[in-house]
Amino acid sequence: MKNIGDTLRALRESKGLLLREVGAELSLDPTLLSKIERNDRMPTKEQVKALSEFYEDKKNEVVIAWLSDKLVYEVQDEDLGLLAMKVAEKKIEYIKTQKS
Amino acid sequence: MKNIGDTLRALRESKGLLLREVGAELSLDPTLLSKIERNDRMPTKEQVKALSEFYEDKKNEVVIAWLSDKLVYEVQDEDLGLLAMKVAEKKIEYIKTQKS
DNA sequence: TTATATTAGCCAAATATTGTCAAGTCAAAA
DNA sequence: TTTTGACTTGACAATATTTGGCTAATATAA
Repeated sequence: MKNIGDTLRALRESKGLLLREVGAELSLDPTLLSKIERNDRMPTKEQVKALSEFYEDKKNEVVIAWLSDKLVYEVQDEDLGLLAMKVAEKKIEYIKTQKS
Repeated sequence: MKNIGDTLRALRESKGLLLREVGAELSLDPTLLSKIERNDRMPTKEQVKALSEFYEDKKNEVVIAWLSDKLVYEVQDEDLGLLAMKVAEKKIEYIKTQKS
């Protein structure tokens, strides 16, 4: 249940790779990747896609860390945040039944 | 469990008010309010604040409809959306324990 | 010191979101 | 059928937010 930055940093370090190495692989400026790993910048959807594929064995972990971070960010410092999130879950579940 | 637009429209109509009347009260362009009530535009935080106070007896309902809509929007068309939302909930709960 | 890795600050560029206006639809009243 | 009033729509201008990447700063080790 880590945030996206810590998740990415742990993955990179577990492979003993440098920012510039991963950056070169994904055509991502190393200083930008640094910011992402320190939760200073939220990666774009495309960047998450590239990163999750790069760390393929942890694909879902990366995506979920990113999505959940964005959700938390959305309701941070809102008193009703948690309640709204439970409502949002129901809405999504409802939408899913509609689709099938 | 309605979306923000339907919620606002139902509230306005229950009071028999016109778009321009509510608009004038909140210094909100009626055509913009129209878009908001049809879920064509997401209201800003400030607009939600004003609207929720205007419909004071349903304050929380308005805020929750808005927040949950934003959350749903954030993960719509993401396979892992629902899962990520459950993770986000845990993160928020965790953050709350930190604060107290 | 020198070299390498990472972080920080800055700001222009790119994107996304909002606000407004003029024109349009529609239904009911005149 | 013309007019009126409420609302909607589309286009575009105005704003706001986010992003990318450069340069400089910092840190750490050889």
